[in-house]
Amino acid sequence: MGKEVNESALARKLRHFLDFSDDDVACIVALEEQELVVAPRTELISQDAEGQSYFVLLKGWAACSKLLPDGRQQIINFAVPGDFLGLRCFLLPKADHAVVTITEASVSQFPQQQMVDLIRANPKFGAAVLWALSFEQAIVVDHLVNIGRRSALERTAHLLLELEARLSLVGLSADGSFEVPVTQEDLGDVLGLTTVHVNRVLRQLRTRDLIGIRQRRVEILDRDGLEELAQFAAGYLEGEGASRLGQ
Amino acid sequence: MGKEVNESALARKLRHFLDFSDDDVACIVALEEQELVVAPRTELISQDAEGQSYFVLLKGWAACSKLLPDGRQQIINFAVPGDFLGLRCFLLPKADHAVVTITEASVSQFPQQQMVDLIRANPKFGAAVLWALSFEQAIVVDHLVNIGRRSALERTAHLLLELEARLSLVGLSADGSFEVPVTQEDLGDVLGLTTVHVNRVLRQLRTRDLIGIRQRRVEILDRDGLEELAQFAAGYLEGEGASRLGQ
DNA sequence: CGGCAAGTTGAACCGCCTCAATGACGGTGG
DNA sequence: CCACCGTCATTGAGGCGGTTCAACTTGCCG
Repeated sequence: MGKEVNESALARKLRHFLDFSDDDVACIVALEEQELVVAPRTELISQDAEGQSYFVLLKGWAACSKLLPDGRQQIINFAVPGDFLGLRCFLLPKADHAVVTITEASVSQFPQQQMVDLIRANPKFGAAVLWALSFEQAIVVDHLVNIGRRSALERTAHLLLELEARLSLVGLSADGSFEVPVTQEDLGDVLGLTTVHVNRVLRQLRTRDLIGIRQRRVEILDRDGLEELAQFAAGYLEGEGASRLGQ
Repeated sequence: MGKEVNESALARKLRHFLDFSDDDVACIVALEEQELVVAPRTELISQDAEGQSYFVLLKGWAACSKLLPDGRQQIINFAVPGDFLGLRCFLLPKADHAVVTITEASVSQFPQQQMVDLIRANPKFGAAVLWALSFEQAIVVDHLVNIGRRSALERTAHLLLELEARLSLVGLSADGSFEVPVTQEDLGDVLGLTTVHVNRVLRQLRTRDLIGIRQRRVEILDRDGLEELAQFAAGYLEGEGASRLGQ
């Protein structure tokens, strides 16, 4: 195949879990045709919006978040290259969350109908979309456990390991070193912590020589130590799930 | 139609959101054929199990939970009559969470293939399944926001309102009065709180005359007050989402 | 060099947890 | 019928993790 180098992040991710032919990859290429560069902090999908858009995130990071009436906000999940945006609300009458870019980002917008058509034409692509949905949901559930039952330190360690794993899938992490281009406030919003406390927790992880941070690049120095601290066990990373669906 | 009285909870729920013919309902009846009564605290689906089962919950309550290696546990979601069990892991290689009955319960088990066949034969039923999946996910996301950004009091109020809304859909709540057959420990596990604190919070809600509790029956006394406290806004309850899928 | 966003640090406070004891209830066996 | 459990609910006292408020520093960009 020999196009791994410049292959889209989404295709790269799916290949880890599904047996994908060139035909199947063509579906993805079709979705990614409309490349569009957007500024940081651009709202791609608005909470409570009715006619929604769908995107593939090609470059940069975004946040799926929910805003409370009084201004508090919880980030549900960071989106990284290769993730769909808005797909979670495919069937809901309106988006239950917002999607905002964090960095400058490159996205491809596509109409709902296009995805429906592609799925109809190629069932294996349908399975891939369903798989992506399940994968994302598994991550959200992990966040729920994280916030509900782990201390700030464990929680933060867990998030870093999760991000490293996800970025690895799309070739954005090498040797445990990867960019995390978000502010500490963003980290607080995803971890259910204050900015101030995120700062202290990160320092503690550094002091323990578990990670290194320089300019928003994180380096995992002691993976075993970190995984033990976080009780990290991401079952969703194990492969070949959707192949069961057949045809 | 005239069979509303004894109609299955699942069919009843779906009718709120989708236009359902008798043919469509037949799919549901087919899934619910194998009624089976199980004792309280029966593990229906085990965490990390590979060959999973799928169920419809007909009567009683269950909990979807994730256990950490050190014994801490987080309940992702309560399942009530009309909910699918195990569907979330349809495409994952193994279940990422366990499902355990809370009360004595009546369930119907069905093989994965049966659902695949039904979806193939009746696309509208497929849309219904997808909708149910999205609905459940919206609830999980709500829990995430709840635990991440709301105080114990707000969180508990929010959960009670959510449960009332869900039970209403299947006719298990009348005038804001409904059974919540779970222990305070269960409530703690879903809310990310200790049993002790759940107790104090419930007492406070009672003291404020927002709710009444007698023998695991909850009564909403001041819905406006409760909704304001919880900043309750459940967009997923608004209807007619999946009809968009067409055919 | 000036200005703003983000990171860092300290001190005081409070929400929730921990530990521990007691009370209420239903079931069971003598 | 009552003594004896086990489970769940309730309450108190004390401690800790994370918040809050407020300053100060660092880095970046014009």
